[in-house]
Amino acid sequence: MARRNDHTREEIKEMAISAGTQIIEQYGFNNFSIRKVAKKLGYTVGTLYNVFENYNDLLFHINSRSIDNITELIQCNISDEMENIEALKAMGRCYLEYASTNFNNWIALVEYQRPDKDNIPEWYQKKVAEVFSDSIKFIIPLVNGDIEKAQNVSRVLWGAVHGICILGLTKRIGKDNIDLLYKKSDDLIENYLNGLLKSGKN
Amino acid sequence: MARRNDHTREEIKEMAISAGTQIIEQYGFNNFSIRKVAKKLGYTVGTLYNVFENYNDLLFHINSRSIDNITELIQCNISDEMENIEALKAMGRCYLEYASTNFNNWIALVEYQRPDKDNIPEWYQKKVAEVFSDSIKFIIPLVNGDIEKAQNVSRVLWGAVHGICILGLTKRIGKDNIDLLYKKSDDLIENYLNGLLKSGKN
DNA sequence: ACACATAATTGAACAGTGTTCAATACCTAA
DNA sequence: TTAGGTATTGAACACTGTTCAATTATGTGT
Repeated sequence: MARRNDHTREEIKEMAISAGTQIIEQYGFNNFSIRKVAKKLGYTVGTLYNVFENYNDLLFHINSRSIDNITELIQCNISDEMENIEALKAMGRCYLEYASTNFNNWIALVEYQRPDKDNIPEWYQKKVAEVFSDSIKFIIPLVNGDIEKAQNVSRVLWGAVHGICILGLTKRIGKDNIDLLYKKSDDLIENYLNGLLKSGKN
Repeated sequence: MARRNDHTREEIKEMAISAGTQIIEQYGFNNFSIRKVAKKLGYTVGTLYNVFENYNDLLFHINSRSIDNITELIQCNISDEMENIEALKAMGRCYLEYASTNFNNWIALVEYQRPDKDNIPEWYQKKVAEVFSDSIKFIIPLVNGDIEKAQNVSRVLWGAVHGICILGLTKRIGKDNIDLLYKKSDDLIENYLNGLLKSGKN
């Protein structure tokens, strides 16, 4: 029996998130279970239920960490000085790069069947929204300062990049290599925004 | 015990696909299981394993039916006489309509964790590819007959529409109503293709 | 130092899952 | 009528998430 003061609640939480992330990374999301996380920690499943609400709660925390990594990757590759469309293209590429090099964790993030009953926690929704809002400042100048339109464009863009990513990586038809993915994403962002710019000038 | 000649292999197959589709539709993909399908048929799980290879095989057949429905919807709403961009927008709307009105079945189609080991059967991949190829004839005229480019554009477009659909319907941030979805999809297709057209003329 | 209360940890239990396979029940052809 | 073959069964297995009484370790008060 692990002793009571070996780890605080917060430490166990941290360890579980980290161990879970590793299990997904190594063995795939299909081979992830809350029991395996417990085993990896040297604790029993009951302890995890003392720290997390349930399976979903644990997974939300793991996925939240993935979002952090994506956000960080974006922040390392974008600066306010960049030209708007170039910045948005770079953001898209960051997402594709994360998905490609962290495939299993990305799968857990995007292809997880949430149970119908319990809703997505607010703190998690907020975190997702932040990824979107980071892109808005580059879009606003392209739509004459119309913030509502910028929000819509932001969601269209992210949806599109995400969709290209899914189609490219989940081998429903055939896997793309990362360079082809970049090309498709760039192509989409560039042409969509150019089309948008020119339509606005009519 | 169901009698041996009550139903042929093919009949059982058909019944299982139909029953499975209904279970998913009614109770959601989370509440779907091969055992429940068997129960609904009045057979035992063993019988289903005599007809289908395994759980995935059954689900591939169910999802294949969903693809058929999408294809049919598209074919009912598109004609060769339509203007290219209008036709592509209409195809996008068909997909969104299917996803919206058959949410649970659409979820089973797109958010299913395939096991890593066994691959997607060829007949299924072919069926997915057909959805894409239907759109290509409307794209070829827009890219000066460049077939390879048309294929890439097709995948970009479908990926983008699919991504917009996911973002709009799976409440990761907040659900869109169907009209807003249509608008986003139209917006994307229209502007992306216009951008593509104009860049080609430079 | 000892007893008590508190809280962390356990592990068995439950209902469910996909999957396998020997045994059984059935149908058909001889 | 009987024998052969096969469709069908249902128990068994190893998992899953989840719950919760029992156990154990701890900090506190005396």
